[in-house]
Amino acid sequence: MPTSENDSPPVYREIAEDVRTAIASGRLSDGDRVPGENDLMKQYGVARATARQALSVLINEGIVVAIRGSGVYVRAFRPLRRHGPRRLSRELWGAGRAIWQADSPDGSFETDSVEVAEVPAPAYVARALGLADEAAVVRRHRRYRLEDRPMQLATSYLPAEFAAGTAIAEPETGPGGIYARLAEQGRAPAHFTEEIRVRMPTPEEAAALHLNAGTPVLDVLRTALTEEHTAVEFNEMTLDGSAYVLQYDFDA
Amino acid sequence: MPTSENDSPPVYREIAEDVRTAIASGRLSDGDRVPGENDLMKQYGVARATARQALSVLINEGIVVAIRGSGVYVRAFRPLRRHGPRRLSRELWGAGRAIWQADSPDGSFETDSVEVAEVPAPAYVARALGLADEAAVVRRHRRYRLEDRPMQLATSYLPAEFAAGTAIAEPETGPGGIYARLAEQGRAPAHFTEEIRVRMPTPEEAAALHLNAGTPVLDVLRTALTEEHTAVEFNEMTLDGSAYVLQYDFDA
DNA sequence: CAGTGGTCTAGACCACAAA
DNA sequence: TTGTGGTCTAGACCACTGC
Repeated sequence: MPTSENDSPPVYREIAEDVRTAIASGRLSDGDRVPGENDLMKQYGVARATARQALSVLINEGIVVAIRGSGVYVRAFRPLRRHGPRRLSRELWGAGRAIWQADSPDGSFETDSVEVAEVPAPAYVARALGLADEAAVVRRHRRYRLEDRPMQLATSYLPAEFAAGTAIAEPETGPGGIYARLAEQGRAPAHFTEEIRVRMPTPEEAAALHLNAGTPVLDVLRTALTEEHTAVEFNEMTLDGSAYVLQYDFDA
Repeated sequence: MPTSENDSPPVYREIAEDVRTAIASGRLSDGDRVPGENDLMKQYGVARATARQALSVLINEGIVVAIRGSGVYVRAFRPLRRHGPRRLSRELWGAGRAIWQADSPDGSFETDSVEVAEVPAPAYVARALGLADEAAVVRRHRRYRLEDRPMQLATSYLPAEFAAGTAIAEPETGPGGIYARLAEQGRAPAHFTEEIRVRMPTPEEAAALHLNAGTPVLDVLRTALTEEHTAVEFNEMTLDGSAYVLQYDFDA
């Protein structure tokens, strides 16, 4: 008698599934209000904690957002396209535009909270740049915003050997950005390698990027190399996963 | 008197933060047991629901996993490297190896639950392949495993016009896989474009990939084009975000 | 069998949003 | 002011792990 009544999913999952299919089927769409805690309690005859647990599933999946005092709403996904190879082409920074402007449809990216410092290289940075551990590097940290929405955090590391004391170590790097400055030194980046990981954000990142619960971030680690394959920059970027689509084109 | 005691974070967040820093500082490392519900209740003098809420934060961040009847443990991250351009080079499938073998350090990938069918193309597939809406396509779905761990789901679409009735529409496509078959037809893939998105998995994907809570997935949408820029395959892949690092190399 | 995490109830007080 | 979501307590029963 005892245990043959097994494997029926818990109530809160079934409630979540009902709401999820209502969204997937289009019965509820972007920005629509979904049944709140009180609605679910009445409709399913469950306690408040159970209704909340059902909603928390959907919130952690990133498909709805809760707004205190107002309700729970279907979340939209309207990403920006970040084109790998094209955006780093010489034409862009050769013409006096900073590379990140290639992301933006209308060039309205803004940069924010810039911090420049000379520091000893962390181990993974030293490895990427081919330097000795703790070798001096210039670190540039900044945040990018588009129409007041924070989109990306970025931290660049360049060997202090050639970056210290130049415009690269200034908050404002001048037309074309650091790549143009490198080119003037005869260290123009010619090859790039990007490494992409996914994870959930730390609380600090969630705050800095204004992320909703259930939004993963993309880590993009880029190493820029000269024609002679000397590493000249290591850039560690953290992107709002709900804001970006990455694109890479290549040949067989 | 009333409200000047504001903005202190809720208890459950502070507990979560304590555990998080214990992990970040290295006091707790991969696979270590972290304080469980009962431990936290005693240490912080909170109710069980509060201790659980603190743990649920960390679980949804993907940094710990809960094992029923046992405890809560620090989660490891040991990803596979998936190298974009290199893995699709002609050498690989020209030599009779399927491309996904490039992912695997020792070639021990296995394929699973293969489904082949001829279906009308969904709108986004038709667009990617340059076909009319609802045009007939061959759909190939499969799951990839490495040492019994499911790593990736993939669904390929090829125009039925040249794929139907060939080995491409069979579960076993022969040496070199579908790309070798395409090459024999004079439709060898020469250009690729990959589009990458991140999101939290659906419950079905979480089950199929054996994902822990708090693990995002990577969607990789690849279009393969011939030398003449005719689209011959559209491949929709869903990767376990905790299992992969993607790498792309390109030139300025 | 004792201990763990998983689910669920029935309350409580709070901060915030919208009417 | 009413209703919403956010936090928290104090219980309960269950399924599973590991000794």
